Amino acid sequence: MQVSRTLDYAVRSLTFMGRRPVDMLNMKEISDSQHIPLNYLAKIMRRLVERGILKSMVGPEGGYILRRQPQEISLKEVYEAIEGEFRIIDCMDKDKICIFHDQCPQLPVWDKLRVAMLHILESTSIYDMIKNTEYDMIKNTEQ
Amino acid sequence: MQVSRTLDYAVRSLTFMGRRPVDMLNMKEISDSQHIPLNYLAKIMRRLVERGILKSMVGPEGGYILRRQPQEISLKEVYEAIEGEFRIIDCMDKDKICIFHDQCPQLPVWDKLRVAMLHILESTSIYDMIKNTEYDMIKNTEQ
DNA sequence: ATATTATAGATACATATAATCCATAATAGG
DNA sequence: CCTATTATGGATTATATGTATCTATAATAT
Repeated sequence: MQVSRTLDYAVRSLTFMGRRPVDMLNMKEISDSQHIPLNYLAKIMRRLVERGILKSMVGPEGGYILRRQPQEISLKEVYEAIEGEFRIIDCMDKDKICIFHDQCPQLPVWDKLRVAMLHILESTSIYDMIKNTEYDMIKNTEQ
Repeated sequence: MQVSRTLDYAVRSLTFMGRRPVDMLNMKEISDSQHIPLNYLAKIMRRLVERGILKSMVGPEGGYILRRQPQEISLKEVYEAIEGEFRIIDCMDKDKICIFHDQCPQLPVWDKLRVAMLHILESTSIYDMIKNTEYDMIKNTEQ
């Protein structure tokens, strides 16, 4: 029931990029400023590109840029790009026939929780995360 | 962001017990009927006893019984008995000083999510899970 | 006294997550 | 056309976490 480090990396990268929405930023810049292992970031970026959240350019002067405005990128999309479909429980007996059949006492509760969470993820954008926090560019790119 | 199998086991056990709130049930019965490995269940039960959710009796005719009515046991308590304090994100740089200081763009969002989830977990009881589902005792104990 | 039950902690195993590494493809600039 | 730079793709390794098992001990009803 925890946000994975990978998702945190993805969100870090996107909020960073969302503050400079017109610049093409390369992996090294993102990796250094956001403290994300370069090679690992590479895998994360690929998924964000595949999902249409980022556009990439190969070669010198290449890098990544947001495909859409920060307001138009929801946290749900980012979650799904990284983790796949948003679920909070897999039926434990998925291979066999579940002992609870269609009378599982838990599922309605977990589903209610899932829907509430989904609602928040859908209604939160990258912009919502950056609008209230400043960012000292120097501090995070120097070292 | 998933419900663990261990939490599922705990909830299974408690809903099972909540349907027979006056009977002392031993681990074997719970393990068999709910399809939970016996030795693993033992560890789960201990945590529920420590947290005051269950009462235990050692010896022949011993077993476990709910300490409180199913209405009085919230899902939040069960969660915390199994997983510890309810959090959805640990600051990734917990040992070092986080690069985001007190200007983390993510935390307010994750906290909003946490609070919404907590509200549901607190307001859902074991009784809420059993009240709408029947249970065919035969089907689940014969196997 | 004995059989039955929970308790306790150690250990092992499995799976998922995170990180690394290397080879390849694309492209801007000289 | 050549070279340096950048992303892509996949394989591999490492680490952490979650799940399960095992063995010994303590309590207690009969």
